[in-house]
Amino acid sequence: MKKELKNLIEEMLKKVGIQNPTNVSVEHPADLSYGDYSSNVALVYSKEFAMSSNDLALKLVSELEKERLPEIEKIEIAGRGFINFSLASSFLSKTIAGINKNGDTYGKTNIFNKEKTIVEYTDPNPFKEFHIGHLMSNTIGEAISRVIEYNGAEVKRACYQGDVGLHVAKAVWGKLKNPDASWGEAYALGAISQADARIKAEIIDINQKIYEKDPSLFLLYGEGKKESLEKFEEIYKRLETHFDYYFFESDTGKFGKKLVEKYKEKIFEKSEGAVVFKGEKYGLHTRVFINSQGLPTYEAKELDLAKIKYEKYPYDKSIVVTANEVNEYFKVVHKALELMFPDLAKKTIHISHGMLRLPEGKMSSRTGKVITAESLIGEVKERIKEKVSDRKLTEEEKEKISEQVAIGAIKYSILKQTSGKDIIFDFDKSLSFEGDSGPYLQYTHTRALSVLNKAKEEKIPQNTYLEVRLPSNIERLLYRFPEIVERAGREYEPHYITTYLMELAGLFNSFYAKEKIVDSSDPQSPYKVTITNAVAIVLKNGLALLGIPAPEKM
RNA sequence: GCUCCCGUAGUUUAAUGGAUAGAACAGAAGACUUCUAAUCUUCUAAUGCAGGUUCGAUUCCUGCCGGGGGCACCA
Repeated sequence: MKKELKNLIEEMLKKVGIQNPTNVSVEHPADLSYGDYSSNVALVYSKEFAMSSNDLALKLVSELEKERLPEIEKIEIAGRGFINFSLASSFLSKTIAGINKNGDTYGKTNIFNKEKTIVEYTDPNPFKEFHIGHLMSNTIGEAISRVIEYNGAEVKRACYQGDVGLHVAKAVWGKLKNPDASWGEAYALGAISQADARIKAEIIDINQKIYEKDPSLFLLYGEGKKESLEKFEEIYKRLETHFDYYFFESDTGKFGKKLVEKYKEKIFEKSEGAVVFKGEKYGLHTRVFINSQGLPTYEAKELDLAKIKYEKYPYDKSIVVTANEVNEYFKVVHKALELMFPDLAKKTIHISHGMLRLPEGKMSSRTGKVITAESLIGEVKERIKEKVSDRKLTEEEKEKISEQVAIGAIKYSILKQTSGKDIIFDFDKSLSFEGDSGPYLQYTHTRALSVLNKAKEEKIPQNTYLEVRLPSNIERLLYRFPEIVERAGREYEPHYITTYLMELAGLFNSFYAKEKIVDSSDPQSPYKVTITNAVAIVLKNGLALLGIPAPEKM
C-alpha cells in the first residue's frame, strides 16, 4: 500500500511540474488520529513553487482525489501541509481475514531470502557462573535469531566458550585446594588467593598444563567442564533457546597462531617480543595477537573462529552478538580479518548490546558479586507463585505458569529498550509484572483466548466482512505487524516488536474494558470476536519472536 | 591524555529530520453482581548547556558540561 501511494504521489508531482521527484516519503504518522499513511511532500517541494506548503498540498490533493485508490477512504491536509490518508474499512476487514487465515505464519517475510546466517551469542565461560549478563546476551541473541529466521534467513545458532585460560586455571587451583567447593566457589577462591605471588605462579603453571592437556589434570578439568556445560544446557532449556554449534577456545588457539604467523610480514609486526597489529593506521589502536611467550591471544583465536565457523557452515552472513565493552576490540580484529580474508570480513557483523549493571557497580564473579541467571529466575518465580496461589488452577499449572511468566518478565525487561543501552539492574525497578512488562503482554493474550473460548461456547460466528462498525485503532495497528517484523529484522532490533505489541495490547485492553465482545444479542459481536482472534494471533506470534512464552491461562 | 558510546518527566524508557515529544512505574482521584482487575479511566510531570545546518532538530554538525567503555601481552 505504501508503495502504491508513493508511486501515485510521484505521478501527481510530475503532473504539477516536478520532473524528477526523488524525495517522496510515505510513512505511518506517529499518531493514529492523523490517519494511516502520511506524506510530507508538500513541505519538501513547496520551495520549488512559489506557494506555501499548504497551498501545494491542496493542489496535490485535488489531483490525488481524481485518481484515488479504492483502499483509501479519506485524504486530508493537516498541520503545515501534511497529506494524510485513511484506509477504507473494507481494506482493513480484508486484512483481518488474512491474519486469521494465516495464523502462525502471519507476519513472516522473505527479505533475507534463505540467506545462510550464523549467529553467535551468549558465550558463557565454563567453570564460571552463568550470570545475568549472559542472560542478556542470550535473550537478545535468541530474539534476533528468531526475528531474522521469520524474515526468511536460514539460521544456525552458535556459542563460543572460553574453556581455557587463567579463569579456568584459577578454578582448577581452587578445586585442588578445596575439593568440596563448587566450581563457582573454587573460582572465587583462586581469584582471591592469586594476590599471593606464590599462588599466582601455581595458577600460571596449571594454566600451562591445561593448554598442554597434561594428564595429571585431565580428569579434574574434564569433569569441571562437563559439569558446567550440563548446567548451561539446563538453563538453555528453561530459556527456550538452543545451539546448533558449540565452539571452544581450546580448539581455536593453534590454528589462530599459524594464521597470524602466516600473515606476520604483511599485516602484523613484532613489537617487544609480541606479534601485534598496529591499528593506528586505520584510526584504531594496537592489539597483541601473539604474546611474548608465543601464545595466541583472544584476538588470534577470534580470527581462527571466523574460519572455523565458515568451514562448519558456509555462511552468507555471520552475526556476533556481544556486550558493548568489546566494541573497540572487535573493530581491530575485524580490520585484521578484512586484510586477511576480505570476503569473510564483509560477511561479518558485530552487534553489541548494553551491559547489565548492578546499582553498586560492575558485576564481578571474582568477588562473588554476581547474580546468577538461575537465582534470578528462581526469585522472580517465587514472587509469581504467590500471585497465582489463589487461582483456580492445578498445582502443575501453577508451576508451569510461574516459570513462563518469570521468564517472560525477565526477557521483556531486557528486550523492551534499544538493545545498545545499558540496564542498571535493580530487582524491584527492573522487573515489573504490571504495565510495560512481559506479564502484561502474556495476560492480554490469555484474556483474548478466554474471550475466544467463551465465543465458541456461545457459538458466536466470526465474520470479518460485517461492516456495521467503523474500524477501530486495533485493526489499524494489526495490519502493520509484518512491517514491524521486517524492520526489526533489517535493523537487528527486537525492541520494535516489543514496543508494537505493547501498543496493540494497550488498545485491546481498553477495547475489552469498554465493550462486551461476546454478546449474542449484539449484531457487532461476530466482528469483535474476529478482531479478538487476530489480536491473539499477533500477540502469540510476536511473543514467539521475542522468545517469550505465551501461556494459555494465568 | 587519546578514542568510542550515551545524556528525554521524580524513576525506567519510546520516537525511519516532521504535526500537540509517546508509554510504564511512582504520586492524586475513580472503575470489579459483567468475556480473568497481572486490567481500565482521568490528572500532575521531560529533550544537559550554547551555537550552527534546515521550511522543520530529541534526531545531523561544532563546542562545553556530565556519565560509561576501551587504549600491549586477561578473556
